Amino acid sequence: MGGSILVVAANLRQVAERAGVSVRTVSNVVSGFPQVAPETRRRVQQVLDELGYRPNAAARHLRGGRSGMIALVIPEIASPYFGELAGHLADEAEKRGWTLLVQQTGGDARRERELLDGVRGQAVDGLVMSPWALSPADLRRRPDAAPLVLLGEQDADGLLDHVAIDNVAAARELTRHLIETGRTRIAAVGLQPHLLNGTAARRRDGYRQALAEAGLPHDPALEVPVDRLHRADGAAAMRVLLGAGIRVDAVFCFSDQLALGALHAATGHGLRVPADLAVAGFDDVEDGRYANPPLTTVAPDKVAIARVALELLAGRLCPDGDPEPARHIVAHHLEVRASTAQPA
Amino acid sequence: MGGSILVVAANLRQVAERAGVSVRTVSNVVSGFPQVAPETRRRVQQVLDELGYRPNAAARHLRGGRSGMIALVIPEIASPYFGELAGHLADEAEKRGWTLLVQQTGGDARRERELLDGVRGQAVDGLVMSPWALSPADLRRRPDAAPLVLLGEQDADGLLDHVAIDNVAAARELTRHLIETGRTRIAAVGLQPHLLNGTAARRRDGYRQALAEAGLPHDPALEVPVDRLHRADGAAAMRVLLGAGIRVDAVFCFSDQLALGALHAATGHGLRVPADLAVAGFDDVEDGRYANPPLTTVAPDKVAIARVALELLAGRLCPDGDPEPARHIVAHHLEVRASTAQPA
DNA sequence: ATGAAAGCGCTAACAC
DNA sequence: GTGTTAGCGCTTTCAT
Repeated sequence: MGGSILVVAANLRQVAERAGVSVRTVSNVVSGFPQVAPETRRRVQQVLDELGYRPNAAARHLRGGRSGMIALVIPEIASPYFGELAGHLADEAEKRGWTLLVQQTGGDARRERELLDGVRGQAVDGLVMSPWALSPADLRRRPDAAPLVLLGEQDADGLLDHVAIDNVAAARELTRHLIETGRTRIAAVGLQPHLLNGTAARRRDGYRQALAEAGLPHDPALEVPVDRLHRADGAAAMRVLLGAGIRVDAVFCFSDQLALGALHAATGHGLRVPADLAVAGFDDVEDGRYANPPLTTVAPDKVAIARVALELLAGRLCPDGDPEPARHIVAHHLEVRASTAQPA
Repeated sequence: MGGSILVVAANLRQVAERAGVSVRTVSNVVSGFPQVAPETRRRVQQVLDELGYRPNAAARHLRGGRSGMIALVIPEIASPYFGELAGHLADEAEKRGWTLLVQQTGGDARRERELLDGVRGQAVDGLVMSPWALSPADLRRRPDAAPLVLLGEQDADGLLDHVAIDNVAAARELTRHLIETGRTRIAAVGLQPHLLNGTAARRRDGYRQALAEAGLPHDPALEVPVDRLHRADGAAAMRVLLGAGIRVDAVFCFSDQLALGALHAATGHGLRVPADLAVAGFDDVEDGRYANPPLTTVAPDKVAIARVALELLAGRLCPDGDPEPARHIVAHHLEVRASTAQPA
């Protein structure tokens, strides 16, 4: 025998034997059931402590049908936006006694489908998902019974629970802000034509609306698609604009990551931000606040997104909840920083 | 009745009845057990598909003692370093058919203890943890049997599995690099005297060694403690240095987050980086690569950290594994970028 | 207030 | 190659 002692977790039966009561009574004590004689409770509790009893999660889950776990299904956890959101969701989950499980899809349709259809064999009580590759119609095709809450506006109007900010309005406000600082050649970076989730399209719509309202022409060459939403993609898009010799005095990126990449590329190209070029993002991740110059952005209320998402899930998990799918719009605000300051 | 159809997950018994075989045979087919007649297998598989059978995770867990889940216990998922690491760990976990569960401690001792003692009632097969507030001695006091792998060097030499880079060597290399660019007044930002995990102390040791090797004096005023590791703390530390009128020509921060904050504060104070001040970090997170100027840093091999951590865990989960705790040191390298370029 | 026992869905030991 | 069944640890109904 080595020096290690295998500590086997005690179960209800062992505690019951040692305390001279039945499993039923021990279970009552563990669950805080009130109908237990004080003296019995005391004795049982002592044995519970002695043996370091822990309820077995698997047995509870099998018996009760609840695992106490919810899954967060997102493209990538390493992205600052999803990282911050995951943090808030983990906090909210903890408040409710739930545990958060993280599944990455990489924005891949097959994997999104797979996770949607049944995360680890019904091991989770509910899902919070940010779909990229699946269409609203895809999302509705779901035999699995685990409640689902979507992050981001979805076209499946009213058919699925989701929580989002008003992307059209937010993009319009940001674009209007750029126009108010005197910019007229405003590029929009971040369309993802190969994705079906609709968020980028909504931001584009808000952008176009603001241009139209200001009587500015809409130049398709100023709408630059990207492959992914990393900084590298933002930098690449910026280089495309600069390389093509298109005149630009502002760049509205559909995520802070893209904006930070664009900022990097623009600076590397000798442009001064905001004097020569205004750069704005979306998401208000911490990076943007400390960028050089600090990044103007749309700040969604991430804490509210997390809270509302779990409220919706909780509603679905409680049998007498409202059966109507809920579409929740949470607040956002424009965070104006130096990257879009008015040129002298 | 509303429009929703409650689809109840089929179980082995139901599949067996419908296929006219026993549960045993269905189980064999599901588990890919070879000893099944081809014709039987075909028929069973068809029913399996028809009913959309999914093995019940809770039952498997209860029966087999394995949940297929591992927990990642970290201070905060929103931190870029832990976010990137979590991404790699999730990828590695998926390769092994495991699912990753994320638990945040906020660096709080009570919560670290709580999670260490039993994450969700033995619901996980193993833990990967980055302790902040608990001492090596605390970490050893653990009745729970779930295998534990620590991230970061721990003082508990040889008593616990852990995977880390050589922090002393890395900090020494980085400091030496700063000295080679002609800096002589090098501040070290990131000591956390209230934490017990030892990583910061190791980086300080490497820093001091490099100074000593170069014959530079060690000035305690240049070692600035921080409360947490956020950008705001780096900025605050920078302001302390600048406000105190201490002469400084380089700042070595113990994380990229701190460095980005310091960079921000220095720039805001009118200093040019790297001309007036060199700034370097640690971790090589994506933010640093796109900072303005790009940040010199120590790049740990994060993919290797994730891979090795799960290899260690896998070894513990397989009964005939090596009983000796393993201390794994993974590679790192110095990533020199513009933030520490030699002044003209 | 407490005991006895069924049963959640699965795996595997034991039949044949 | 396949059927039967015990039992993982828990909650809860039924009985006392």
